[in-house]
Formats: sequence, structure tokens, C-alpha cells
Amino acid sequence: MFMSKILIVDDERDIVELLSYNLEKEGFSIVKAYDGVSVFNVIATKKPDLMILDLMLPGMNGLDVCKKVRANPATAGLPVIMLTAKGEELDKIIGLEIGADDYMTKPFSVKELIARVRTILRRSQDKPETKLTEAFHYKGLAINYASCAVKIDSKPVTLSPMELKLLFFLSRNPGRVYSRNQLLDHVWGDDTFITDRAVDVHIRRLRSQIEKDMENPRYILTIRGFGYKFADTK
Amino acid sequence: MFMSKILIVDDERDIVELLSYNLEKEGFSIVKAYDGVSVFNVIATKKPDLMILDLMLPGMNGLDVCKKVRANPATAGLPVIMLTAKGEELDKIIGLEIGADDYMTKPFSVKELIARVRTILRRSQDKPETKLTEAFHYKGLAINYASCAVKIDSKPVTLSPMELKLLFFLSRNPGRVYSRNQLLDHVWGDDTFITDRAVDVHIRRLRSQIEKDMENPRYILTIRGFGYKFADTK
DNA sequence: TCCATCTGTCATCAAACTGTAACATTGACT
DNA sequence: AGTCAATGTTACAGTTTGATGACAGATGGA
Repeated sequence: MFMSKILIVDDERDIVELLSYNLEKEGFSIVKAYDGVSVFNVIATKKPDLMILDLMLPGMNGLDVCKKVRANPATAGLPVIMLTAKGEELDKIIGLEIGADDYMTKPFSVKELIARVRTILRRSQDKPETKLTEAFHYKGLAINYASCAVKIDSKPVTLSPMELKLLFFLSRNPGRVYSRNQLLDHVWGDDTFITDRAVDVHIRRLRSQIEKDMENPRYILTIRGFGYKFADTK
Repeated sequence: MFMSKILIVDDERDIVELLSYNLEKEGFSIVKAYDGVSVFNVIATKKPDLMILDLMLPGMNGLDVCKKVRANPATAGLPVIMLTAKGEELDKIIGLEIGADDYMTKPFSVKELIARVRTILRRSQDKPETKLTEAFHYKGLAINYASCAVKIDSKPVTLSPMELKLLFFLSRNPGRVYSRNQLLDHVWGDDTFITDRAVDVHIRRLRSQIEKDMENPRYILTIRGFGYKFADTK
């Protein structure tokens, strides 16, 4: 099995070196870029299998880079791991909406980054076509992922950031049951340290916004002993 | 749900006591070691689920302990949280050379340490991202493992957690007979201590939900003297 | 700065679940 | 048929789980 080629994009040379040293040690081959403008050239010529992208870049914002990569059909399938500084909470949402496959907040563990690179590569090899839907509709609940808009029976609902993320994640995998821990991993991210009971509370808050009958939820269902899921849409 | 066992390694007894008191209060069980040499014995005999390791130790440096733990395949997967004094070379600890899963600098907040312990355990426990079959169908019984949904002739059935687990396990190994004790091990887990007759009761409950004719079960069959099995699907 | 919102934790409560024990039934074998 | 062991059935009490409301710290904007 041949080893994947990874593109690292960051203006901080130290970080690029740190990552490329470690990833090379793991057998990956590395391509580098230090600003947002040259990225596209590199992608076109070197054809990397995965891109690690810093959010703050000279020339062009990381988000814009990601958008543009996604917009081009030739590169739309390129897996992206976004690097962000801590506290860019909102950007996390946007980053995922834009179509980053994962993100990590600085400072991060190199070991973990490598682990994620592996995971994402494995995933992208399994599922060649990951197309992100823009919108979702089910029984009067309308979700527009791109604009972060949620409506119940055509009436707009305002959700807090966490509620949005939770709803996005669950609705994107309808019918699938997730344990609290899995939700913590996927929705909150690995760098948070909170109790799994917090999930209950957010589920409840989300429900109170979108469910009419809290006793008999239509969208967010509880599977006792297992976790939660979005209703089976089939 | 069983609680994890945590090994605390530090030569400062005060710290060990502080941590073990607080972690025990959270429901973890604790094992202690006060020097680097005895650690390996303790790991081998007590099988902790996570190790909290001080960097400065008599006998053997914390880094070396960590390295050695990683070098041994039997213990390589043991999550490690490293305790360090401020200003030590953190890069080496995290990810690069050693492979600690996380670190905290002294003085640290006990609360935060507990939070990290939880997170790391969550991550290491959730690992089975195995690709199991998602669905199963046999003689009018439909099981969707991912969504925890069971249907009889297209009609949804609600099962309790244990019933679900039992059905999942048996149906994933159709035709194969399991004794009550084997079922206890596989379905309940190795660390439960209940009467094997409890299995009967659950089998009964499960049957009453999915079998039409309790006298002549179609799915869950009794093999007198041996145990139970899911019907042979071939 | 103050105020509103958001988040995570906790204590509490009701409902659902689970294990046990006692009793009933079945099946194998004499 | 009679006997014994294995299995089925039922009721019950203790435990677990998820829902809920309140609260304090954090965050961000005006």
C-alpha cells in the first residue's frame, strides 16, 4: 500500500516543520504551502490526498480557501483538516459547514492529529463520494445547513450554536443512534472536557425549540440505554 | 455501567491522596504507585484503564516509564496523563517522542484533571468504530442495528436495552448456540455478576415481544441442555 | 461597564428496566 | 407413569436512566 500525500498549509513555518517532520516519520509524503494563494497551484500540480489547513493565512483566509477548493469539482473531494486557534467557536460551525472534514484547535497534540489524518484518509477511501447536502426537510422541519436556518412549518426558529451543531449532526445522520460519548466526540469535538450528562440538557433545549409535544418527540428520539437519534426518515 | 480503574503514580503522597480521594468520589476505583519501578508490576496485576503519571519519579523517570509502557504491546494502548512541573519541555511529552495522551502542569485543578480523565477514557472506550452490518432480515423480523430499530412484519417493536442487546448479539451469530454463561459474558459484559437464570427471564421477555407463538418460537430457539440460539438462517 | 445569552453542572423525580426468587411446566429417562 | 433436572412464567422490589428546572460561570455585545 502506498502512502498518502499530505498538503500542509500554514504561515507559521514552525508548525509546518513540526507537522511535516512527524508525518514523514509516519510514512506520509509532504507538500507545503505558506499562504492561501499558492495553495491552488500546489493542489493542481501535486495532487495531495489530504490538506491540513490553518484558518489564519496571509493572502486568503482559510475559510475562503476551503470554500474555493470545495467549489471546484476537481478538488471538491479533497479531505480537509482545519487548524484553528482556540476561541474561534463560531468558525468551527462555519468550518464544518464549508466542508472541512475535521478541525483541531491549537495547541493540539501531534499524535492526535496524526490519528485523525489516518481516520479521515481511511474514511475518504471507503466513501469516495461525500457530498454535503445543503438542505434537509422532514415532517415540517426544514434545515438549511449553508445558511444555518431552521424552520418549523415555515416559521423560523432561533437556536443557540450548540443546539444548531447538535441538530445538524443528528439530522445529517438520520436514523442512526449515537451514544452521549459519540455525540461529545462528533459535535463538541475532542478538546472539550465536559460530562456526558450535558448532552441530555442540550437535547432537551433543542427539543424545547423544535418539538411540539415534548412527551412524543417527532425529530429527536431517545433510545433508552443507547443514546439519541434523529427520526428515521425512510 | 462499570467504573474505570485509574493508576496514580507519584512520589508525593499528598498528591496521590488528593487525587485518589477526588477520583474515588467520582466513582473511579484507584490503584497507587509511588515510584517508577513498581509501576509495571501494578499495571500487570491490576490492569488499570488509565494511568496518571508524574514526570519526576524516584527510581525511574516518568518519561522512561511511559516509553517502556508504550514499548510493550500488552500495555501500549494504556492511556496516560502526564503530570509535569511548569516549563518542562512539553513538546516531547505530547505526541512526539513519548506518546502521552494528555498532560497537565502543576499546580493543576483537580476538577480539570477529572474532566480530562473522563474525556480520555471516553475516547479510548469508544474506539470500536468497527464496521458491523447495519441491517438484518429474516422471516418477517427486521433489525436495523445502527438505528436500534426492530420490526415484525413491518410493524415497529419497542424493546428494552437488554432485550435489544440480546437480540443483537444472537442475531449477529445466527444458528450458533450460546450457553447462559456465554451470553452473560458477551451481552452483559465480563464484569457483571448475576444469576444465569436472569438470562431465561430476558429470553422470555424478548420472545414475548417478537414471537407470535411462544410455544413454537421462530427466532429465539432453546437448545435444551446447551442454551439458546437464533434460528439458523441458511 | 452592564446586560442578555449561552453552557455545563447538579439535585430531584417519575418512569422504565432489571435481577431474583418462588412456582409452574416441560422433557428425558427409567 | 414417575422422577428429576432443565426451562418457562410471574410478581415484586431495588436500581438505573432520562427529563426537568434551577443555578453559576463564561461569553459577547451594546
